[in-house]
Amino acid sequence: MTVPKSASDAIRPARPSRKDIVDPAGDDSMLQLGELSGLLGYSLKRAQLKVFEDFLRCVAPLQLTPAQFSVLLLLDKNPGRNQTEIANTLGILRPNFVAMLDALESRDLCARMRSTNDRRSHILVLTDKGRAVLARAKKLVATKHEARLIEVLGPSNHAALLEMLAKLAREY
Amino acid sequence: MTVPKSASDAIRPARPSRKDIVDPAGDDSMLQLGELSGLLGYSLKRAQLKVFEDFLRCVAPLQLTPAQFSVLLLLDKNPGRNQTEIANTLGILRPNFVAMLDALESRDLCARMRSTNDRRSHILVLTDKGRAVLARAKKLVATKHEARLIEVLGPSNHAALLEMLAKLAREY
DNA sequence: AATATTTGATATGGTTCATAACAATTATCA
DNA sequence: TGATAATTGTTATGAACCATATCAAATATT
Repeated sequence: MTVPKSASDAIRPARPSRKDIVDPAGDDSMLQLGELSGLLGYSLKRAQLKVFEDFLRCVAPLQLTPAQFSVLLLLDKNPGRNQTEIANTLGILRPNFVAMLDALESRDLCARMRSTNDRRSHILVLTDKGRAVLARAKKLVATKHEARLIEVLGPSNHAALLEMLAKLAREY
Repeated sequence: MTVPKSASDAIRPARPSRKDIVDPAGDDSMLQLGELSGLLGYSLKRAQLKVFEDFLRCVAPLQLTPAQFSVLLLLDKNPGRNQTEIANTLGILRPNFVAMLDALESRDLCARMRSTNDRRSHILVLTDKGRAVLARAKKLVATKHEARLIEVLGPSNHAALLEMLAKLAREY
């Protein structure tokens, strides 16, 4: 299940430094994962970290985190909504959403507008700059990030994976 | 870590309060996810949170987090290893692993023993109690947690999902 | 009108994650 | 051999994330 011993071991010049008789990657020294590799939660977490890492790399020129990108996407798709609505659908608690919005607003990517109907709530809107950054981010994500994932998994597997994850997130 | 909402909600009688004409889940008011649902990272994170949530529920009698469970599993499968080795294979930074071990050791689930070869390192061992707790945890995870996942996804899908996640975690 | 609820916000504490630094020990190598 | 470098566990520390209680203003409910 681990990395198969490549044939490069055969040609490797004898340089026994430590106990590195076998050490394929920069990992540690070949521990047995055991039942850990069959634990869905474990694999999910590891995969998620890798995917987020790649996302950050791909979208680094725009300085957007996955969470920020998801906010911009949602604002674009759902105009006229307030903070509570956006935060809720993203699973972000309202108190924690305040600082997130402050950051986006300070970069002039979105703005809070007092609603005329309900003067408690803030209607969230993308600024022109916000729309421009989102467009560029979408392109980066599609061509660099998702493209890579699809290439690694294969298109049909990628779709199946999405379907299963959605089902997991849906049914408890 | 608080008490999860009990299943008493299940018997909740129809109490239409607001504009809940249509609202499948306890969500918000039907926002459009848009391209968000096609973002693998987003779905991964949401699914991972749900799965961990369920793990905590299932193994609650033993008061074990997913991370703690993974440490016990690894200690059982790999005797004679030190802190650095265990931490590395789990992707935990050594400084952060110290407190984790303190917690497990204070509960008498594992112990640090000074190595005779290298008096810097601590050889980690499961205690008898640790082995007993691990055995019970394994049973709970298998019969409650994973069983549920397999039931939701179907056995072959579950296997395919694991395979894809492992591949993702492997190839950058 | 009196009371309750909602909205955005602040304060706060917990948990996770990452980095620098340190003492003790061991490895390297000039 | 002895000087220097590297490793191990540890502490300290700060950033980022997550959760709860509470508040004033505004609105809804009765």
